[in-house]
Amino acid sequence: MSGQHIFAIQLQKVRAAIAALIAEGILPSGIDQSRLAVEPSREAGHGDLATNAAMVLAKEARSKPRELAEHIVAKLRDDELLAQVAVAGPGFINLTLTPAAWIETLRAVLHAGAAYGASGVGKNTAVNVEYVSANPTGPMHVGHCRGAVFGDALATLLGFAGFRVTREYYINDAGAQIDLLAQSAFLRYHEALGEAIGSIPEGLYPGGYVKDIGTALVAEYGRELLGFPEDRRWPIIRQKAVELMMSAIRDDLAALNVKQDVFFSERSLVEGKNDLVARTISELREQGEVYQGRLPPPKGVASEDWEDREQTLFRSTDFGDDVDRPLIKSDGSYTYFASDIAYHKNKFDRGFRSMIDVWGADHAGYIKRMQAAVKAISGGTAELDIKIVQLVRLLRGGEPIRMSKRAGEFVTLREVVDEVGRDAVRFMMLYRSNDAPLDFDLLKVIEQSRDNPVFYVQYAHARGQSVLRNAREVVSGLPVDAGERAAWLAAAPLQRLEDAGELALVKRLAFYPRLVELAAGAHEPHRIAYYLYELASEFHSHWNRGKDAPHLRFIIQNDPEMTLARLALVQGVLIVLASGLSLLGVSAPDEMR
RNA sequence: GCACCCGUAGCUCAGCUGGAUAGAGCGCUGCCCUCCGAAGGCAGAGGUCGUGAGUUCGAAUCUCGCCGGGUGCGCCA
Repeated sequence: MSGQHIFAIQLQKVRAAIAALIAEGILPSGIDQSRLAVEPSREAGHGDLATNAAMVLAKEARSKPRELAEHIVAKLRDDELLAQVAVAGPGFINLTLTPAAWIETLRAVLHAGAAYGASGVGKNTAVNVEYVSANPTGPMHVGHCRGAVFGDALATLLGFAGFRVTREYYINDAGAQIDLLAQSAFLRYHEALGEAIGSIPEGLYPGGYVKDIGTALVAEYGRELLGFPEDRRWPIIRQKAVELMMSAIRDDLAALNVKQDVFFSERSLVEGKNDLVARTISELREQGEVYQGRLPPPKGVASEDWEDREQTLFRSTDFGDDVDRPLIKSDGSYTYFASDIAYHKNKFDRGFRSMIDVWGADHAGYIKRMQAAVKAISGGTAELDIKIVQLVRLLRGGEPIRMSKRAGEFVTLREVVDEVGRDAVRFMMLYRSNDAPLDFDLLKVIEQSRDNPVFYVQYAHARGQSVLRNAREVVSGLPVDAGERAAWLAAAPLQRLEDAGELALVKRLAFYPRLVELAAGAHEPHRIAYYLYELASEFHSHWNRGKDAPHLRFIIQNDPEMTLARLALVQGVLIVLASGLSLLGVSAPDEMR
């Protein structure tokens, strides 16, 4: 467990110093320490770490920040891991660690191996992450990529940070779109039986993949379905269609290395004796959150078919939404929102108090009502965070790729993965905040150069592995297995690492556990991607210094001890690169071909 | 009309939940291959963080108002 990383250790010392000052009466007891932080210094001249302690506490302590800082510093001075402690600026306390402290950090990285950076902040809290949830009416298209990769990486990240994660997919198998799919499939069933069907009518699904459902139905039922009464025929077709579509979607997800634990059927909410949607609505009605009423027509949109009518509404305005939301359609069936409330109620009943939904940009308008609903069904005890992934613009060599949804011409997820590989897709989808729109250029992401971050980071890993391979000629007994090798190298004379560039790399490795906690806490996996790019950059840079300054190379022919120490550093970098890449679901290659 | 997202270098974007002199890539200028992978590296130029106020020791970051761009707006999913 790694709560014991360098920042946490120093923070504890600062807290201890504050406790001592409270005991001495210099600080009032019960002073608010919630904003206290130990952070890496942003400037090289400001030491390694800095704490804002004096500035945060000064007001309540009624003293000047710099004076208070001196008091704290006095308590920290005799720490053997601290080379220097200084007050600076408006009252920062800058901490400079001894080289020995950093050496120990590297040793800890090597001992921890693949577990380095794993955290317990999640305290094994159950979190439900719902993502993809693409309609089972066709294969996944490129627009689904981003949410899928984002949700998958976020789930992995949360798991690494000590949460108990359930990855979930909500199958929209109950709406009108499934009826349309079934009708489309029935048409193709006729076709598969040899009948001429002409062109596909407007509104039905024209895609060629529907043919497969038709032929599958023929294979299973022959001509039998034609004679079935409708109430028997349609459920069969619907079920078969959803089954085949979901199977295709699972294959697509596998191609992208996206994993899910639970596939939850919308239909299952209302099937059988228990209509969970009805039950949820009546519970909300008992709470006074559901009523019969009228909504004002939306302004600014020309809606000619607006018809004022009384309907069943959820009082989402009680929980911060802009207007109340309908739960039952004019034909008596549930709205999608009603099903969704019941679905989240189901998650709540399964014990989840922390839920994350990953949605596409076009659903942003639904955030407030869904969060309102979760507050209502949980009595305010559950939290729902909704992450919106913005649109991806698909390019080829700078030219936008045109897609027409109406004509059914869309680029499928599979086509993209087949063309550029899953690593490129995954990394690029994560190399951007989810809030920012993204240009994805099919030619650029397979370029082997620095402006392709995927390649750049993977190359750093391959380069490190290459160094270890080459080192076998100088160092005898270097284990091939990564885990064994790390443990073996932990015993190297690490104190030989004295160069500033080497220590800078160690410092960056030391930040990784904290990064994991920050990124997990903020639900922002893209921070991992950026960090990896920076680490790779620093590694490439240091590697290159060995050109002009041969004594800085990792492998020193006549100095096996120095070589060992530096190999340990390379191994540490590799551990973190591989760990970060695995959080993103991207491979860490041993060589690039 | 309302809500949400965005506005940071010429371009594409980071900015570690309020910290010290705002960063990276591309592009531009000039360098570095007898040498662990040049598939790379070094240096330079380039900024009123859209704008105006407010909050405080301190704001790109928080609040409010404007300006500009995007998305959505009863019963579609």
